[in-house]
Amino acid sequence: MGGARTALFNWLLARREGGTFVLRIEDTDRERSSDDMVEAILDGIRWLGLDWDEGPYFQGEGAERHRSDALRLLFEGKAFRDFVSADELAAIRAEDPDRALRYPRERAELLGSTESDARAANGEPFAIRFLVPPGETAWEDRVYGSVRFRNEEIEDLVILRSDGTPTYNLAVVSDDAAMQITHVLRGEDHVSNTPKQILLHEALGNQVPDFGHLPMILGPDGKRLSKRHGATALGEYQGKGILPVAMVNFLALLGWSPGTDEEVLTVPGLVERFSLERVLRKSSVFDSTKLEWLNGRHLAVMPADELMLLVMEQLPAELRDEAEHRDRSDPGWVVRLIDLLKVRARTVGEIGEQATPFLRDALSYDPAAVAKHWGKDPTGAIAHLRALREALAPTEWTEESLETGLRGLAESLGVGAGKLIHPLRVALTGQAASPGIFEVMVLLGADATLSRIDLAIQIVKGLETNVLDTPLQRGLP
RNA sequence: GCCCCCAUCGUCUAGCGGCCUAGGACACCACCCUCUCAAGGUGGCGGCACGGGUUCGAAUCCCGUUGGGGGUGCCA
Repeated sequence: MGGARTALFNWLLARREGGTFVLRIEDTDRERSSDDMVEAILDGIRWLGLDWDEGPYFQGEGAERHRSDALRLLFEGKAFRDFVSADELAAIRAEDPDRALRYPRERAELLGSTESDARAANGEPFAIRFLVPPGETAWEDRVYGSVRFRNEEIEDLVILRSDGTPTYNLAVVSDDAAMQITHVLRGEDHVSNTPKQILLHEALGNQVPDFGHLPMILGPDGKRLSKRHGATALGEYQGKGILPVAMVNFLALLGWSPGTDEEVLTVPGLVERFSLERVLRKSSVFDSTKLEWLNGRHLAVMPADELMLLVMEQLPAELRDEAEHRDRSDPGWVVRLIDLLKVRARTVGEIGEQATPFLRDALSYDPAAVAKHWGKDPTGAIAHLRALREALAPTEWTEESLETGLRGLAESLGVGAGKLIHPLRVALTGQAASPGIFEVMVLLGADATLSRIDLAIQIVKGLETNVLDTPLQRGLP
């Protein structure tokens, strides 16, 4: 999620300022990156709609260039060979962190260049460390403002491992120069890498890019967002039916705000308003409830036909077939269904769930709804359902005339319309809540409506004879 | 341990010395609308971490305390 936010801000900056968004996969760590992980990253970025102008480049492919940069620094005396084993240094570090900081350098100085050359020629393994110069390293961070580090606090970082592979900090510097990167926007966890990279750029004679650091995203417990917090990867939200535009909108609002009360923003709206100056330095908590609310807002304004494919994806195969079938015989039917449901759903997944009663004749009746609207007065419910069936059967099947018919019936029976509507809703959807009852009837059509009422009458009869016996237990649909 | 950063309602945030008896949004509660559920409308609950300064005047500036985060790798 943090990576997605970083990608988004980079993209927003590039689009806002007419820049070039370059995608580079930093896979310098041999063991810890796989094709699957790369695909997941690419999929996520694509899903969000963050189109890149260059790349994807893979850092691993530049290893030769990285290596020659490291060697150059070594020959120029800006780096040195380190024959100290990683284990030995680690032991010192555990005991005395201050001593460990300059230990490799001191050992190298003690060794002397002649001896160092000899041991290297002898095939002894060594790492190459950058010789951090004295002084101070400062930069004007695009988010943090002016930042400075005393070089004496920066260790002589390894730039080439003893196995000859480059490390991240060297690779980044080498690549940024090679790709003419002008702006580096990344997580706050990289601030302490920045002086190292600036120093390397200067040693290599590169133009130093602008840096900006983004605050972290935390879980609800205030700890860094991780797997423990449930859904933390984009794919999981995609699966639930969160819209990319909602995710982008939400992520943009984490650590940034337009400075106005506007919250529901489109992607072009975000591009138009985005600026680094308004990025906060404070980490923020990922609140998935607000994400879902935002998604609901975007859902509500999205045309139903654009939602159709997404809803279809959320449906089980059987229901999807049914939906396709209905739509073929009655073009636009699915769009009308989605139009009815989208305003009461927060995710596309919820639309799918709510669509079920419309796509499957075998309803599953919600026990609470049955108890409330049928069970309390089975005899009355039967009478009402029968009356409704008779009154509605000959009616012209439009919302208007169905409403006239039903309200007329209620009046002639001397009951409130709700007395008819509630049992009817259970009969038609199995639920206590649904879209407007007349819209439901029109969408279902006369045949399905009437047969569902018939079936309901049979079920309620069962309730009448034995109120303790639920229809589900008796094997009724 | 050492270095760096941060600190406004539970959460996301507006605020950049007087416009603030601190504004908006999510969540929560109530009411309205209403055939239910949503949506929408109205209202409510709720916050400047603490202590010192500076100033005629501090949420806003300075210092300290506390709390949180990041870094401290032959990880990225």
